[in-house]
Amino acid sequence: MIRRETKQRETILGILRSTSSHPTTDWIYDEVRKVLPNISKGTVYRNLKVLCEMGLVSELKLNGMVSRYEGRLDSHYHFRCERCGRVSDIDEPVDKELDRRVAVKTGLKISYHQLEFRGLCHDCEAQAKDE
Amino acid sequence: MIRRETKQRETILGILRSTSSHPTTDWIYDEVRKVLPNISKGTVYRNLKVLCEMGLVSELKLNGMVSRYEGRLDSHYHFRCERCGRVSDIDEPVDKELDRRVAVKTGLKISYHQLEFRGLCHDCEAQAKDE
DNA sequence: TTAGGTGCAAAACCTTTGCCATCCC
DNA sequence: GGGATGGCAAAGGTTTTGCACCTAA
Repeated sequence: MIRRETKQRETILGILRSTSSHPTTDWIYDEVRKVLPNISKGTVYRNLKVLCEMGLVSELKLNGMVSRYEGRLDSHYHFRCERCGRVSDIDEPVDKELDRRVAVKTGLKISYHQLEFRGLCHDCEAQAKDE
Repeated sequence: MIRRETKQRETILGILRSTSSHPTTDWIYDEVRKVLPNISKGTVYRNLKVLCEMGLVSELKLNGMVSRYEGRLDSHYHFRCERCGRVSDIDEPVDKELDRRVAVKTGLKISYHQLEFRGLCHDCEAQAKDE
């Protein structure tokens, strides 16, 4: 299937590339509407799916509530605040050797691993102290 | 709030402790009904939530779609087949040192990390070859 | 006795889909 | 022109919730 360039798709991609947050579909929808007020939610969902297939954005699938997306493509780890749910990138080298080791040990075909740290972000920790 | 012991809650906990699979709510519901045919799905959801709060079971969330639960409580890694969605435990020591290192580097309060390997399970790999 | 728990059904949520008009190549 | 895409709304699937009735402690 040949993919077309539409302003809806371009806008969504642009938004994802311009933020380092890891937005939910809802947040993306609100942002796109500032530029294209008539866009529908279905279109946002469809395009996020397509952009994932095209390998232009990635979806965070580890243990969250709703899906979150990001424009960054290289493999890296995340941190999720258990209180506010915010997600941020962690600058720590990805241990590819771990995949190989576990693949050998288990005989499973492992293509990658996803890792998420859990705890309290700076804001929430400060807030927790006040209570 | 004082938690009571009800046969519904006991049964659900028993089922989770007796399996090493990582069942979905639906599967659990089907199993409980073999013992308590009149149990409702709402009760299963409510009790899984309560058991999580009590720290007796833990929840593995898949992408906002279906939750999976397990009775095992010690920290460990998982493998998820990208084709059939099955989840299994991985017998590899959890790197607690990683949490400390990243906490120091980032200043974040990290309590633990979750790690999931992705790839193809034995069955699905065999099937993939046939196609 | 009484606060917590259950069943039932409706509501709430997130996501997908069918249909037809529209737009890109 | 013709297939890909968009907008709209309805449907789908999972989870939560309100309410009246139970039941463990």
